[in-house]
Amino acid sequence: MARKKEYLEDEVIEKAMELFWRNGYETTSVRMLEKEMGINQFSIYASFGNKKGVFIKSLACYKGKAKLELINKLQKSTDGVNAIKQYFYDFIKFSKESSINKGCLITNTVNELGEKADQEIMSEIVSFATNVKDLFIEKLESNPKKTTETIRKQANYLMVSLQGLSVASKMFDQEQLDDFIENTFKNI
Amino acid sequence: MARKKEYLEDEVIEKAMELFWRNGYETTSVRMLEKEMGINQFSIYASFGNKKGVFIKSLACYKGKAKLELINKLQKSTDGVNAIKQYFYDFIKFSKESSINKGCLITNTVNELGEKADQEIMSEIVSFATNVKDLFIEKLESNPKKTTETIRKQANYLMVSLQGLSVASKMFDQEQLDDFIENTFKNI
DNA sequence: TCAATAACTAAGCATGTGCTTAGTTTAAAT
DNA sequence: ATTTAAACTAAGCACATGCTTAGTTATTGA
Repeated sequence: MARKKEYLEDEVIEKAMELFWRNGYETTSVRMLEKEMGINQFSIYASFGNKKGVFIKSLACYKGKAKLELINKLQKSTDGVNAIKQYFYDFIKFSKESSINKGCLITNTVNELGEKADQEIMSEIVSFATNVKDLFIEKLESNPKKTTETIRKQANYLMVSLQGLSVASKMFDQEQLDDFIENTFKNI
Repeated sequence: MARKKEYLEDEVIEKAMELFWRNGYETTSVRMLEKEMGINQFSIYASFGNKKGVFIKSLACYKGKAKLELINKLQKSTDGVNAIKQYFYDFIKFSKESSINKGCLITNTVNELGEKADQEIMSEIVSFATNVKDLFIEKLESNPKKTTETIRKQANYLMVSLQGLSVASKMFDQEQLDDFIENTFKNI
């Protein structure tokens, strides 16, 4: 016995996510969200509670998009370590939007909020990072010669490398990024 | 025939720099700068023009501090590639402030402002990065077996790795960072 | 001694921030 | 057709933002 929403929450959150991805959390204002999402502030607060609520949903949306366009491919691959290397190259394409590189939303968020990030945001971040790392471990395990200890260390190494790629992609050119990726996988 | 300033610009800029380092550019307000620098807004604007002016001077101050506490040691060292590895470890200590890791101010800035960073800020950043990279090249050249091409690629690799370390130090523990550094220098 | 000049204080400006609320419109249940 | 409840509009709240300015204080050369 009531009116219907004139928007789909999933659709407007995707637009919010793109905005946060381009601008970061603090620099994205609710007025900007209003315009980008195409709905009034009232509707934003009715659907998502507050700005942080929009951001949390945006992180979930990012995870979904990354899974679809990036992570599923890694998961399916049977190419061992080469699959991870391909993931690095795919990530650069994934984070690029018409010549400008937005980096990884998760990495951007850690870098921006650091210790100040609240619990909800932090747990979204940690769960995402854990998923990726577990996949890296799975692919590394395809080489039976590697010990568990070696795999653990190499997975840590690759996770930090991936963060480096995210930041570096914002300021370095493709050649430098290629040099990085190639060298990264030289002794893995 | 006029009054003297009651503060030294270099001293108050160091405090501003610490604040920007901890909080980032956008999140640091002029009111916060006022308190931290211990001078009135009028004095801030009289000495540095605007908020961006304070930030530019802060970047220069950061470069000075990094040179003194970090880069000079690398420059002096005759230990070849090991000197660079030591630099990585030294950087973590340098960027740590009582258990929280602030990362590298330069990297933080690139990550926060990205393409939006204006010309003055960007040129400070590029000049800093170029200095460090040139030093890496110099140390890599101490091994006469390496070709110019190899050195170029390895320098690119190390620069991106260093950025990764900066971001990763904010969320990963010391063990993961150690794994990263050790693996990074395994194939150099 | 005193006029000149720069450094200070603190109040204030316009605009932006996250969020709320009074009032209206819409659609379904009766 | 009428009631009811949710979704909408748009105005507005209190406070934060970067920056300015009117008015005061201190230091200096004449």
